[in-house]
Amino acid sequence: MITASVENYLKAVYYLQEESGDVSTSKLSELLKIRPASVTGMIKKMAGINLLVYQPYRTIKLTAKGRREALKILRRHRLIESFLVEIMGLPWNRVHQEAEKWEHVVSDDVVERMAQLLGNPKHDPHGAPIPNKHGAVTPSKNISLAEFPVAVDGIIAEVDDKNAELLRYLAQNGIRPGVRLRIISVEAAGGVMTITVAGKKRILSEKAAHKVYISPRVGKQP
Amino acid sequence: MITASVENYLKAVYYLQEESGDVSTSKLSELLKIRPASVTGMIKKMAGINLLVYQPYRTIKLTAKGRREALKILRRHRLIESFLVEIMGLPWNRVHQEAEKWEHVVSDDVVERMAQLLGNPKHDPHGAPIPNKHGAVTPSKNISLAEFPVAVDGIIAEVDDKNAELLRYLAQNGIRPGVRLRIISVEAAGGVMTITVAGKKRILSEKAAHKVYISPRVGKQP
DNA sequence: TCAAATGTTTAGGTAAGACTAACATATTAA
DNA sequence: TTAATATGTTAGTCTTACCTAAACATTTGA
Ligand SMILES: [Mn+2]
Ligand SMILES: [Mn+2]
Ligand SMILES: [Mn+2]
Ligand SMILES: [Mn+2]
Repeated sequence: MITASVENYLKAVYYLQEESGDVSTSKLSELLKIRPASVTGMIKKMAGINLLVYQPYRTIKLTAKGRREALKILRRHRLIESFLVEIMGLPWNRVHQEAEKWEHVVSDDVVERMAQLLGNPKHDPHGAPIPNKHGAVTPSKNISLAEFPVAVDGIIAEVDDKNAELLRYLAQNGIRPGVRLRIISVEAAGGVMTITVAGKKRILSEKAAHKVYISPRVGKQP
Repeated sequence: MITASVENYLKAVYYLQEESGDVSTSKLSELLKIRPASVTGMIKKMAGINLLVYQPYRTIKLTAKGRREALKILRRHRLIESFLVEIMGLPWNRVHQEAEKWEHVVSDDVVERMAQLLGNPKHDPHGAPIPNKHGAVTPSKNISLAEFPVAVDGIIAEVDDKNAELLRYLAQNGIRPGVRLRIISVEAAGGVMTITVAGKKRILSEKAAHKVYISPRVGKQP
């Protein structure tokens, strides 16, 4: 059976697969904060119900079914976040935790009703792409702000949604998807950078910069 | 801890307490479709966390805390149903099952946000009263249509929401809270009654009549 | 080639809740 | 006032769905 726990593993496997290509027990263990031995157990269970293929000591890979299920949950999660922000008016730093719970209980057709009410959005409130009904996504090839060149205009594409505190801070400073941004200077020693966002100067930590992603299309308009 | 299961027991205890005054193991067992021995076990657990008081072989009664929690879940459930109908446009025969799942995961403040969006409704889509934020409810003293006198006008106050099939049927025949109704005749032998709803003649089974409730204020306006 | 890193197996634990069968108490009807 | 019936509890198990530490196995890469 696909329990809430299995759904969370699916999301994690999918995430790592996108991120780095190969998915390992230790990476899953670290991401999910679950001991490697437990991860192996769950992986075997999931292989048993055809969600992934796996050979001991070797790779972990989602099957077609597993990928479909993973994208389904991702779709739910992101649509729910969008719904909570757009329809219910919740702040964007509150919705990730709430969606983390809702995604395991909302019925398929209610999720689709949300999509309809929202006009089938392509991105969630943090800029992450929402897979379509058939499980197709355009994986975002964004560049982390921490790796972005200095003195080049960029458009914020996405921000990490896991840390509510950081999100609150980013919102306060106008750092959100769609906004133009430029790095003025990087003080590597101090671990901070100076940027301009919508014309205003801001200081951002190295750590925060890792959670902000810039669209790959180099925005060179004035 | 108040698990989903405990929440469901709380609702059941509250329901029986309202219904008939005394709550027993066997009644809970029947209502929840759980064996008496299991019910006793859960009751003891719930007594242990102060949700109810209980003496072996004697009565089961909610404590103040238990009543508060029960009303809180009832509020959630009914607000969620209202939300699903009013804001999301789901049919009223679909929302009970969905709310049964949501009620265990939606955060307090998101529920209150729903209430706000709905304008703090007093009744859910099936006519059941919604407890207020502080746990106050006006228990409805409605009369089952099965016990309602013949040839007297009545206003439908509430319909049972558990049976999706029946709800669909009732909706199709215009039988919903707020509508005026009158029993024309009762064919007790056949187990059916003839009624008029919004001017139209309808046949209703005895069984269905038990699930429809009429407002106690005798409506005698033309 | 062999130590370190990584992954798996084994054996066991927990939490939450359900069940049957045997027993205990209460209720009711003689 | 009994005794049969109904109702409720206890004891002992079971299930599901995880998770864990420790010991063992395999891979990897210096
Ligand atoms: Mn999220
Ligand atoms: Mn989740
Ligand atoms: Mn309901
Ligand atoms: Mn429920």
